This record gives sequence, C-alpha cells and structure tokens, in this order.
Amino acid sequence: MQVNTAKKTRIRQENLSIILGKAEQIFAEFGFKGATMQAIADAADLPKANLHYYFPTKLALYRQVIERIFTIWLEAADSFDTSATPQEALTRYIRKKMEISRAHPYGSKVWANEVIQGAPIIQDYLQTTLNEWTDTRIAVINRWIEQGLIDPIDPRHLLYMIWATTQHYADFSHQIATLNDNRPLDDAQWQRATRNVTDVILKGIGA
Amino acid sequence: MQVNTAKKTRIRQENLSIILGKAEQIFAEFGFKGATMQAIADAADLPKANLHYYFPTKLALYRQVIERIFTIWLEAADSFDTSATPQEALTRYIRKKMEISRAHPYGSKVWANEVIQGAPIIQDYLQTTLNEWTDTRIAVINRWIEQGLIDPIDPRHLLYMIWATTQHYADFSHQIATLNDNRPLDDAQWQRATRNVTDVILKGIGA
DNA sequence: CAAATTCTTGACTAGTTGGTCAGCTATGCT
DNA sequence: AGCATAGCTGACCAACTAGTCAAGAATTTG
Repeated sequence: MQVNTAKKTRIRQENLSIILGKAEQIFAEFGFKGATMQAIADAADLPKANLHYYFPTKLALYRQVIERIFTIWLEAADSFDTSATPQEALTRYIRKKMEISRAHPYGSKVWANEVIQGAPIIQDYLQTTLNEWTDTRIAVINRWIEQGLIDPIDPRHLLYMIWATTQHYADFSHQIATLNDNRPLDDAQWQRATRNVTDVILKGIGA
Repeated sequence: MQVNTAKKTRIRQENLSIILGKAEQIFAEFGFKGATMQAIADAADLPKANLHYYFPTKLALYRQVIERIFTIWLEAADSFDTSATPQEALTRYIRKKMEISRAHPYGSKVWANEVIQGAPIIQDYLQTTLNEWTDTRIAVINRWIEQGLIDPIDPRHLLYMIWATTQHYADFSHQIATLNDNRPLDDAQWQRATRNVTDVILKGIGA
C-alpha cells in the first residue's frame, strides 16, 4: 500500500510542487484576482485543464499556497527560543526572518497581500495559531522586562517592529532594488541589512 | 471664465472627490484587478456609466488614486527637516508617518499593493522623486554620523526601518486588530505605538 | 500482456467585467 | 423663456476567465 502510494504519487508530487511554486509567484505578482489559472499554467508549462486535475478550484490552489507560507512562518517562529537570553533569542529570530525574506520573497508577498486585504482566507490562522504564538512570546518579553534585561517596552510593538522590518525586505524588494541602482541586494548587503536591523532593535530596547 | 469654470466644476469636484475616496477603499480591499468598476460605483452610489464619464478607464482612475497617495507621502517627506537635530527631525518624521498611517490606511495599502506587485504604474515616481528625496536624506544622516550625533548606521536601512515600521500599522492593521481583541487601536494605543517606535529607533541609533 | 488506474488535454460553456453609446435630464447663462 | 453646456444612465457588447468534460495517452499492477 505504502509502496503503491509512493509510486502513484511520483508524477503527482512533482507536478504539485511545480504548480505550487509558480502559483506563489503569480499570486504575488498579480494578487488573487489578478492571477489567472492560464498564467499559472503557462508558468508551470502545463495545460490549464491539468491544473484543475490537481486543484479543483483557484481558491483551493491559493489556500495551499498560503498554507505552505504559513508553515515557513512557523519554522521561523521556533527560532524565537523562549529559554535563551534576549540577545540570543532576538538575534536568532531576526536573522531567521531575514533569511526567509530573502529565500521566499513571493511567499511573503502573498501573505502581505492577503493581510492587507483583510485576511479573508487566513482569518482563522490569525485568530488561533498566530494569536497563541504571540501570547507566549509576549509573556517571555515581559519576563525579560521584569528581570531588567531589557527596557520596559510594549512587547506587541516590539514584535510588530521585527515583523515589519524584516518582511519589508521581501515585500518592498522592488522599491529597495530601485533605490539600489535597480539591483537586488547582494550577499554583503543582505548581511549588512541583517546586522543593522539587529543592532538597532537590540540597542533600542536596551538589550 | 474663471467664474464659469468654478460653477461648472462644483458638481464635478464633488463627484470626483467621492469617487476617488471610494475607489481608494475598494482598490485597497481587492487589489487593482479584484476591484470592479461596479463595486466602486456602488460604493459611491452612482451608476457605473457615470464613473466612466469622469474617468475614461479603470487604469486612469487607479492612477489618480495613486497620485493622491503620493501627494500625501510628499507631505510627510517635508517633515523630515534637514536642518534640525537627529532627535527633532526623526521624531517629527516618525510621528507624521504614524499619523498618515492612521488617517489614510487605504492609501497606504494601495501603495503597498502596488510596490509588492513590482510598481508597474509608479515606477517613474520611485526612480525620480523618491530616489532624489532619499539621496538628500542619506546625505543628512551621513552628516549626523560624521558629527558623532548618531551611531554609524547605514542610512538606507534606517530609512527602510522607519518606512517599514510606520506603514506596518496601516498595511497590517487587520492583523494588528486581530491581535488586539479584534479592535482597531484606540487613541491611547496609537500614541503608545508612536512613542515606542520613536524611542526604540532613536535609542537604537544612539541619538 | 492485459486490465486498471492515473494522468493529460483540446474544446467548450456560463458568468463576469471594462468600456461604449445614444438619448435623456439638469443647470446655468443671457 | 430659450439656448447651450454639463451631467446622467440603461442597455448593450466584446473580451476574458474559472471551471467542465469526454476522449485519449501514459503508467502501473497483477
């Protein structure tokens, strides 16, 4: 049975992967409504009807794209180690978020687009998983404050600042490139950006 | 002639204003492609054909919306007083940007959407006006660094951080509200947010 | 090899949407 | 009042697009 399934799904796995990747790109570039199944099909080099064989509707495809992004987000969330010092936890978390912004800019853009438009699809994720995760980190930050390890800042605004700044490098990459002689940031520039962001935030909260 | 024009355009002025306002809202909520002329017409309580009387095409309407937003952005830009101290200039600029995020969330969202999608419409604004403005402020920040008024940080990343953080409160207002018991931030919370952002950034750059 | 299952695809449909237009009404001026 | 200009609008169309489907090709299994 397992062997059977594995063999069955070889082609399937490949096509799913290609379609999801291209869909992410097209959704990021044109928004949900602006992205057409035909455009995604062309990008994936498949006939449109084939897309509907794997994903019954455009919305279903979009949901899968969003879920993949959310998984990556959770991966970064874990790097906010609640048992570490403020310096360690935040440095690692910021670095991870910057790495994700660089590795998955399209995913970040789709997510941003979705939230900007009122999160019609991912509302439940925000209300449950994100809300819970945020509460635990707020508790940790408050403990740091009580212990005098950082300044008494509102933990929520610290988190918003980290999210905003790190995701900005993905979501606004076009603007950043335009102000960088129309070139995307190179390795050294990404490193410098990460260091700058980390330094300012850590120093800014007195860590 | 002038009197004539003024009288002529009374109705026109009113309708233009209503349409642009509603269009901003609909574009923010559904993106360019997702926003329909019919939806904008309904929101403005006008027949669709009437929209096309004032704006020949959807793209023309969108351009006007974007231009209005850009004007507001320029207004904020001026508050970055190049002759003031770092503390004064940045405090005023951040406060202004936070005020705009609160007063014009839809405009900010349209702008964000546009940039995320590669700025197909506003590319020229980025290349010219924004680029020039950025260069002058970079020069100012570098002077501050030379004079030892702030830490030697990359001026670009400081600007990106300010843009990202302040605009986050507009663009991600839905997410912020969700994490705030499903309520938008109230007056006190906006003040607190502004103070937090200002404090962390100023302290973070050693100002 | 033959049967069964999975995958592929061109052609089609129903619904949506930007934009048009001809004729109408309201407004303002002399 | 009468004329000219500006503003309004229902009805319509062409283009586009998500989704369907039936028939065929490829792959796997026994």
